[in-house]
Amino acid sequence: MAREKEVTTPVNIELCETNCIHNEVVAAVNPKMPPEEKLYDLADFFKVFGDSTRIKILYVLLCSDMCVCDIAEILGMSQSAISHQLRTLKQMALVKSTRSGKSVVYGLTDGHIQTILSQGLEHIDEP
Amino acid sequence: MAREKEVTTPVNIELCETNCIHNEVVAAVNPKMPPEEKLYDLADFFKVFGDSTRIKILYVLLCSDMCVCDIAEILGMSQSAISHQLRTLKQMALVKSTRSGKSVVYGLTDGHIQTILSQGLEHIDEP
DNA sequence: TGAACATATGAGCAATTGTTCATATGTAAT
DNA sequence: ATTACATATGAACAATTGCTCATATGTTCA
Repeated sequence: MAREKEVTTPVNIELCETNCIHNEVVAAVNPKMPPEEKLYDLADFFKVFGDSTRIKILYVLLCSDMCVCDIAEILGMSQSAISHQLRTLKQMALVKSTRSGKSVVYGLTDGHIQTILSQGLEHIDEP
Repeated sequence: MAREKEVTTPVNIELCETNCIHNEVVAAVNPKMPPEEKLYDLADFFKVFGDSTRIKILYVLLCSDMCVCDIAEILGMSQSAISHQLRTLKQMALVKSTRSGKSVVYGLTDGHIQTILSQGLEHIDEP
């Protein structure tokens, strides 16, 4: 249903923005926010961790560097699916790859990954 | 096109799985993997960080607890959109809320959040 | 009690995403 | 060169998701 029509003071349309905004709070936060673009990058980074297949791949690589079809075998998934996800992980610089004959061996790039995974686990293990 | 038909040894169909799988590696990793369900939970947890609106909300709340319409004002988004996302954040126990008169004040639940955000920033700030 | 405000929520839609399928690229051995 | 193997990739499709719109719920004040 449409909003009921105003019965009191139909004037001063520009001042009608009466809501609960606390200007001090708003003003204090704005300068502290990281630049817009960085927040987008951050979301894109975490987006990579937001899929169970990719999480599994990261955990597998935490044990040992490995070729694509080993990962596919361990996770019981198709080579193609794993390859697609490895591409995503590589674009976000979470894994690196080196060719070894016919195979391509993938590994984690650095220690941040373990730290971030651990922090996540700590959180979900709480009551 | 369909796979060419075998010209050599058309017997032993069960042994045709010739690929590059390294059984020692596969066997070594399997017992080290966290339980399937935990990996799903972990992905769901990070999924929450994988959206820029939610990332922004978390950063805003890092400065100060705040009511819904303050957040909406700061981020220049609708009250409804923010409310929907706060619901998601609350379900994942990242924010908590308390009523204060007509308003509902939201705040972060714990310090993990800042740690995780910082780890993420560290990673994307690398060369 | 009723009006105004602050927040929550369900339905619907457009955009994004993860997988499969088919096939291309790259490497090694015959 | 040809064959077989290991990986990469584009298209297509189903599933998920974030927003908007409309409206419901909950609170305060007159």
